Amino acid sequence: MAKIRQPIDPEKEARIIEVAMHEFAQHGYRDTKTENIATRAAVSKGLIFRYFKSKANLYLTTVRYTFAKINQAADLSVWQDSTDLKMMIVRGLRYKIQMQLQYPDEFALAMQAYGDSSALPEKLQPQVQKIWQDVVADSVPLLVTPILERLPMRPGVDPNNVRAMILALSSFIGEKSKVMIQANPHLKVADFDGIVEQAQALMDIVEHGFLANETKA
Amino acid sequence: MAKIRQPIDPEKEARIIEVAMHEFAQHGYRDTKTENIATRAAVSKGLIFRYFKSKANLYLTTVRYTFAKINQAADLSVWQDSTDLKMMIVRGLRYKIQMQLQYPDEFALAMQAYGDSSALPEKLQPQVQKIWQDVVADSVPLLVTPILERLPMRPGVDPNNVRAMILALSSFIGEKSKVMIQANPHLKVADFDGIVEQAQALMDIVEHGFLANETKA
Amino acid sequence: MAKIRQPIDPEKEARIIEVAMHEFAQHGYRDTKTENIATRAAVSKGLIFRYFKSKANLYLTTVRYTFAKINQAADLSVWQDSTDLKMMIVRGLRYKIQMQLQYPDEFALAMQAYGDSSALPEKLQPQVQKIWQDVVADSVPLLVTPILERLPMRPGVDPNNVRAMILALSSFIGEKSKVMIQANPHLKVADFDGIVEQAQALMDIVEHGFLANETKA
Amino acid sequence: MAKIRQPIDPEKEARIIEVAMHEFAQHGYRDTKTENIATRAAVSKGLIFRYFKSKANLYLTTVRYTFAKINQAADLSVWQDSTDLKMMIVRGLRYKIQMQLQYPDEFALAMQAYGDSSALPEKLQPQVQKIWQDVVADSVPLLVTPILERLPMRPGVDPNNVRAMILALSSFIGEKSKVMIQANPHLKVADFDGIVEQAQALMDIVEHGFLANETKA
DNA sequence: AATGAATGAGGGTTCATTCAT
DNA sequence: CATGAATGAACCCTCATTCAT
Repeated sequence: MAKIRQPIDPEKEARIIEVAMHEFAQHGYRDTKTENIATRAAVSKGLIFRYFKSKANLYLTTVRYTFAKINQAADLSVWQDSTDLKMMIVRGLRYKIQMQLQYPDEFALAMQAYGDSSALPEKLQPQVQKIWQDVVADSVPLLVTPILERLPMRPGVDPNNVRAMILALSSFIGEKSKVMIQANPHLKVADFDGIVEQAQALMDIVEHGFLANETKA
Repeated sequence: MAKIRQPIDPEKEARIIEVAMHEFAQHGYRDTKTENIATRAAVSKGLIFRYFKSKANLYLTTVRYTFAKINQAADLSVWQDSTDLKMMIVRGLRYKIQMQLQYPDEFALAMQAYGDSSALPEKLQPQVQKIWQDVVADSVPLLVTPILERLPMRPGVDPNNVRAMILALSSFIGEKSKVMIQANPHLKVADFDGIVEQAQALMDIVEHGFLANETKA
Repeated sequence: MAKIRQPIDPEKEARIIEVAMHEFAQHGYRDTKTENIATRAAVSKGLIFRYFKSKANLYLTTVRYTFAKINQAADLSVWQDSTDLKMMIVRGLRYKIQMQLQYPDEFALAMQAYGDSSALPEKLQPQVQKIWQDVVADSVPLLVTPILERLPMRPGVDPNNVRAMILALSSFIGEKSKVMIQANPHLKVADFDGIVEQAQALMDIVEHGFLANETKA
Repeated sequence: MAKIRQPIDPEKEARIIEVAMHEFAQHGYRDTKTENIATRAAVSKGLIFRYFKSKANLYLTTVRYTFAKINQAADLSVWQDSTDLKMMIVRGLRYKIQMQLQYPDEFALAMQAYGDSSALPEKLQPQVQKIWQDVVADSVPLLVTPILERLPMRPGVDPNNVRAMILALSSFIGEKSKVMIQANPHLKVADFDGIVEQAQALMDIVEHGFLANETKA
């Protein structure tokens, strides 16, 4: 009847990570104090170090958790079955914005970890980079490719470049909405309609170009 | 011809700022120690405070200086007189990459100050934002517009969206090269030829679209 | 019988305050180093700031504590039940001297806080003043009045002035003994007999005047 | 035709001391910055150290100078020729108050140097004490004695104690007026009439006692 | 296992004093 | 001789980490 070893209370661990995510996202690594995390997670400071060994390691764990959470929460089917690119972009964008609104801290932390983040102590940077590479990889291409394959491609156009173009456009729009959310966290999805429309217009350009008088061979 | 009173030694001031730029760019605000700056600038710690009043203020000054330096070093004529967009993009990009290689710290600090910078103490953030707004403004649009006006625009295309497209593409490429430089600071401009070519291909898409079978007009 | 939560260890707190009192009394505010207090109180520097937030606040707390300690230690009954003024003065004085010998640091700090104390940083002065007003108030008058009321007063003499006279005399003697104690901290009460006698003689003058040939109406 | 060595410019020296007196009086030793003294004395910081060797020494010199200035300014004849004690006290007090108003900094510094002055760095204290002893000595007794000798003394009264009594009274009143001046530096001599009157009443008590029913033999 | 009081290295800042010009 | 820029020791305070209970 040996008592099962339970070195870690999963609920407390979860609380700590959730709080850490929030704190790191709001204040950055250096200005987040373990004391605060402990208090808000209703846990002792000592426990954080027992569970996570160090602040740096807590950060790493939190970032990993955050990426996982975003990935898991993302319901790719929402836009995966779009019939054309514009529809997909619109759906995907709207969905992403919705998620940014729903998980502002998660997104903020993810972006912070991605950004060159001289915000982080020297030692953490390479490790954070690694997480990115492992997790983010190439999710966008995977989603876009099936649709792209159904579309007739103008001769001489490399599909990879189309994907790159869409990626560029996507992060451009993402940046725009992030700024809006930072300025006013209480916006609704509808408030981003203008941005979505712009994205649509940009996609139109990507599809048909902006030049007139084209004589396509 | 009385000697002008210099409340501070310009050479030392310059040295401090240069070193500060490097340190801030490499380690971020919090992990940069005034002591280090002083040592590397061959100056006493006290002098930094005499000149700049506080670390925060040194940072602000350094960021301002960095923006000014970049702006001043930038020779816009290099690409301003391009006859078509693709040429302009290629020239502009190549030039930008060249500058990133030549001024890696300057660019790194500029990006850091621009990025959401939870790296910075709460209080500094709004001030840094202000510098951005004052300085960066809208340099790209200004350069692109004259060329765009010479090009025939497909009906229904908003020129603003074309500019946005170019901007998105530009920052996408910029990000890519930044990552390369961080990975290996000793690259030459030629090493980025692949990137430039890609940019060219992307511009081609923006100009003519990627879809085949277009029946324009 | 749950153990009461002590946010701080009372023993350490007491040790810190005791040491602080000594150090502040000996060296003044500015020349007292938190490091020293910590060492002598067998406590870490950090703990002082955890308990008292800042050096200034430690000073304020220490001064308050010191006043409280003196007040509490003072056994007013010793002289309160004197039958005549001279006896009261003698007893009171002797008692005060005894206390000065017993609590030299306490008295030194109290006087220092009372004195114009340009010794203190600008900001502390009003706060220290406030402590004085709250605590010291008018203890002497309260004690003297009952006795004075039992004594026949020469016509034309304002009892307030008699009290003032006694106060003046009292601080005069107090000053004298303070100087003696500073010069030699190891004196005994008996060593102050001369002073007490003088006080008695002075009181005699206050009672009967020093002029001869009086023709009192 | 050797040029006379003039190691010290007396005007600058005087300016420094005057300013130092003001600054030390206002802010105390530790909170007075040599930089400020230099600026206000329109002199370079280096000069202060050339002339006075160190801040501590400047303080000492300033205190000495201040005592000398007060002594010199004091016109003792004003009250020396009084015919009775009360008149002398009134005149002397009024004169002292007048001087306090005229030389507030001088008096403030003198009191500060006299007060226990844990305000001063360890090393300075004995030296300041010495200055006091040398200078202040026993000015009051010297002035009072001639008058006292003309007055009939009640048998059993020690003239020294009368002098002590007057001294006590004098410093009591002095303290009172110092507080008033600190509270409002712009008072006129007339504003102290109440105090002077009280002093007179107190002297009356010292002369005739406050007890009624005296049967002086 | 959990707590949170205690630690102390480390960093920003001040300011008396020095010294090259 | 005079200047004031430069120095750097010293000090207050923070906070990640440890450890006795």
